[in-house]
Amino acid sequence: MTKKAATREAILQQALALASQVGVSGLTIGSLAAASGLSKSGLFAHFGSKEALQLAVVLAAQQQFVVETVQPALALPRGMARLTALFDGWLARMEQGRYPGGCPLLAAAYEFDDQPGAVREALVAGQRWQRDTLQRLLQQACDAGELAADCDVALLAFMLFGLVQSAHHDQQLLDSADGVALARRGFARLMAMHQAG
Amino acid sequence: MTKKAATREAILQQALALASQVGVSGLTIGSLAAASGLSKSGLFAHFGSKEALQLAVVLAAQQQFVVETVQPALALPRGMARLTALFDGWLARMEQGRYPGGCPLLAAAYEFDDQPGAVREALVAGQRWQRDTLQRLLQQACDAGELAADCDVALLAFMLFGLVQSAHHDQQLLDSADGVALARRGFARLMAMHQAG
DNA sequence: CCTAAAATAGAACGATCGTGCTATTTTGCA
DNA sequence: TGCAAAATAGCACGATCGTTCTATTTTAGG
Repeated sequence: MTKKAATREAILQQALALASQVGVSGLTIGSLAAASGLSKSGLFAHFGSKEALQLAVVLAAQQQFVVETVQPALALPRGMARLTALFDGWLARMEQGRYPGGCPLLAAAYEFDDQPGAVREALVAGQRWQRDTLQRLLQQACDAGELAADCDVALLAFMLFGLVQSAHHDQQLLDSADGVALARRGFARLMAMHQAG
Repeated sequence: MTKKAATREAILQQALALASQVGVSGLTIGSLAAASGLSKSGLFAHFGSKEALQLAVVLAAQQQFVVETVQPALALPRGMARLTALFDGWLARMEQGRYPGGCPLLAAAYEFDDQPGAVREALVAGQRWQRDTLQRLLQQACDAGELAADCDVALLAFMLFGLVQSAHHDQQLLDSADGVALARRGFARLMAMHQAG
């Protein structure tokens, strides 16, 4: 009973590494089986269909992001401390190459934006939650008096997400480590621009 | 002699529409042949290999972007007029759904960032050129006295590209037309923030 | 330790992939 | 208008895709 869950977990870790390089839709039962040391059918039995595997991979990536980046930030007090921790953690995760081929979720957003189904729905739900979280943390910083009370938290969340995407793009495609540094400067500038008082 | 070029062009148009939905690496000789009304081998003969086809698709997308968006902006005088035209045209192109499934080049950047080869190199070159162009237009606005002389044009170009990516993400994955509007507000705010004087 | 059940392997399926090869059609020029 | 040349179709190939089936191994509980 516990064996199945352990194997499944090991498969998903391999799948995340693989998907970060070839994409979630580029995942193949055969290649994933080889990477996991299982037979095709042995691996397949764990998921039942390719779509179920893709969904499991997406959910695993989302959970990892929440556990490794969001939850540590939530441990800090509300306001700029928490917001900064989330944004810095996000960039740090990218900077240290958490996945060999870039964020599987950002890539999957491009792969599945035109493919209706459970995978797309999971990505949409995850993105909405992520954006809402970002916006909520910004609002808390406003409420704490650390950001201007009238600042546009929806726009700021939108722009911060843009900084992350731009950093990811620079790092993965242009092989430029400057992307993360630019994102940090952008964050600092946006925050300074909306400082309270 | 002219037939070959015409057919090739028609194929590439079909390929761009298809690639915007399934990605450049999701393109298939068979499906593209069916969409173009050609046989597999008939289509194949135009390119010689799948990689050559992918490369041709990327180059065609880049050329379209330059012709349809960059060149019209370059027709305007240097400074904010030209910069605004470029950014607005970029967003307008996205808003009106220039490609049915989103920008093939943004998607391709995620697909090929870990796949060495000619396609990736073309994408890198195109992105560098695009970023340099954006930065040059920003610098011209500074030189014209319309933006602060000391403003960080590299950071601004980085952030503007982030706005575009965020808008694309919101529109394609979240089906939210607000993304483009947010990007416009972000642009206005960034420009106001760096106004000269 | 033995055994029922769970987990995995092996083989095979139809389909589709990219890519050659050879025919057949279509084109543009004498 | 006829003919070489160009463009396209048809077919076949090995490989790999997702998936199903049955056999074999491994596990956990009595």
